[in-house]
Amino acid sequence: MCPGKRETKVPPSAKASSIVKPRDILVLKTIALLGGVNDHVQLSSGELGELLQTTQQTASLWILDLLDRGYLVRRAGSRKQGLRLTPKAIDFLRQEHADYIRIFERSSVMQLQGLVISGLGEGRYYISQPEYKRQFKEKVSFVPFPGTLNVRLSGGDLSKVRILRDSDGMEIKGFQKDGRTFGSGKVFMATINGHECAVVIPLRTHYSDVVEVISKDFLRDELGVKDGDRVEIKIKV
Amino acid sequence: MCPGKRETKVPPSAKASSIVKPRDILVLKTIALLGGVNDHVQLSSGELGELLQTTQQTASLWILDLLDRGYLVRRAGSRKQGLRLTPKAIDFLRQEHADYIRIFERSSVMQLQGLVISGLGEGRYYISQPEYKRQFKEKVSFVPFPGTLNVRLSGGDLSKVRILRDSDGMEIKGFQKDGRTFGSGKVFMATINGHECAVVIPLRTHYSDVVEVISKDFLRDELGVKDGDRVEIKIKV
DNA sequence: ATTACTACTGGACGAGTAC
DNA sequence: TGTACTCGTCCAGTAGTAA
Repeated sequence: MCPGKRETKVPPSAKASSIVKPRDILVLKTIALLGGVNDHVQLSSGELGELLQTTQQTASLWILDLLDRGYLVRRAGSRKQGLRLTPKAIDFLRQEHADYIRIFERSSVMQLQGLVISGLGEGRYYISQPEYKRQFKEKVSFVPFPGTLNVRLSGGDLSKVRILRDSDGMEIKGFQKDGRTFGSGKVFMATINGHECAVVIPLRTHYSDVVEVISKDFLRDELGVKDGDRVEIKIKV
Repeated sequence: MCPGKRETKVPPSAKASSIVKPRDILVLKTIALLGGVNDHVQLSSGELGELLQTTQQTASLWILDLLDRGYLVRRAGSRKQGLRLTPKAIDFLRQEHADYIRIFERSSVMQLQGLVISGLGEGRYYISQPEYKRQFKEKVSFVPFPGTLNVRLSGGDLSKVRILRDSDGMEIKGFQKDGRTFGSGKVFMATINGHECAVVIPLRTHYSDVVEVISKDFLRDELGVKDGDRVEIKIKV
């Protein structure tokens, strides 16, 4: 009844809507390289077409398609449109990045660098839960100190965390308590500045640039680190 | 006269043959993730089709296309074919990897790690050429010691070298002498294990996993390193 | 079991053009 | 300038099937 209208073109399944087309990689990566991760980039459909070896019309269609599917947001400009990647698109590109790390940086030791930051005391709260405590004792070779060290990872290393999510680390099962959900995660034995520790990667929550490090000791004292200090984490994968 | 024959479908221009199709990225990356970089992987067209959400027939066509264009080599198996990426394909994937490093690891300091190896005395020979010597003196802030330290980069850092090739470093122009060609390159001021140095990236030759480091001192003595030792290079980009 | 040919077709792309 | 619509073409992908 409405031939050609975009709204009527319902994706046949939920899965289909999440499917990325081969050309999506090209388009999103191009915009990312122009700075579309952190900011709007002024990019006309004609310019994009030239960059991707296609016509202005086709590039325009691609942009519309990506806008529809929530990979791009647009800010109308008087002359050129401003394009910016959504978190969904950045997420997708990070997954790609992780794939290339897997291909070219395959190694038995994953090295992460980051800065010590103050948490909100949540780590202490979580690790004090008897259910988590029990599982940690079972999986790691030490009794965890009741508190975690929060480390904010630098941009590139963030993609490596995705690899950990897919690696076979020790699983910490989630549970329910007092109507609250405690999510599941994976734990990896590691060292932080040479000191034995374990790194916790939450599985349920969305990606964050912070990992939580547990140890038998109070790491801030043991390592002599304070907020803003750089630490190096080595994980045996 | 030979309709439908692959051989008759001549690419209209040399440039066209080097063009990669969007789907190429998916196919090559999938094979790379299965280990096709270092070895043949047993992968039927049906399996590849499943991985890429398409039919066996289409996957078969894609493979034939990539074989034709020199991105894949095949080893016939009794049951399944063995597929392996060619250097051309690995090269292409490294370029992709470099793009993602550019997107997510943008930083003013590029950090490289590698192992000290013995060169063939070529570094000494090259750096002794008066023409190179003159240019080095002009570009870098020290008089180079007549010899280079060869550093073999680890897998992942290799992709970073591509970024340097495209960065605006100081250019060393190539020249001809005694009928021999001395290629051009780019020089970047850097530090190696904290010691001031310059890193030379050749432009003409094919990618190699070795970079040459020059300094005013004899670096092996100055840094106290020998073959096989790990060194850290920091380049201000 | 594989791979890969042939014929067919639907959707993607380009040209023209309106805004 | 820009963006994005309609329409016509054609090629990439599918099904069927041979080897």
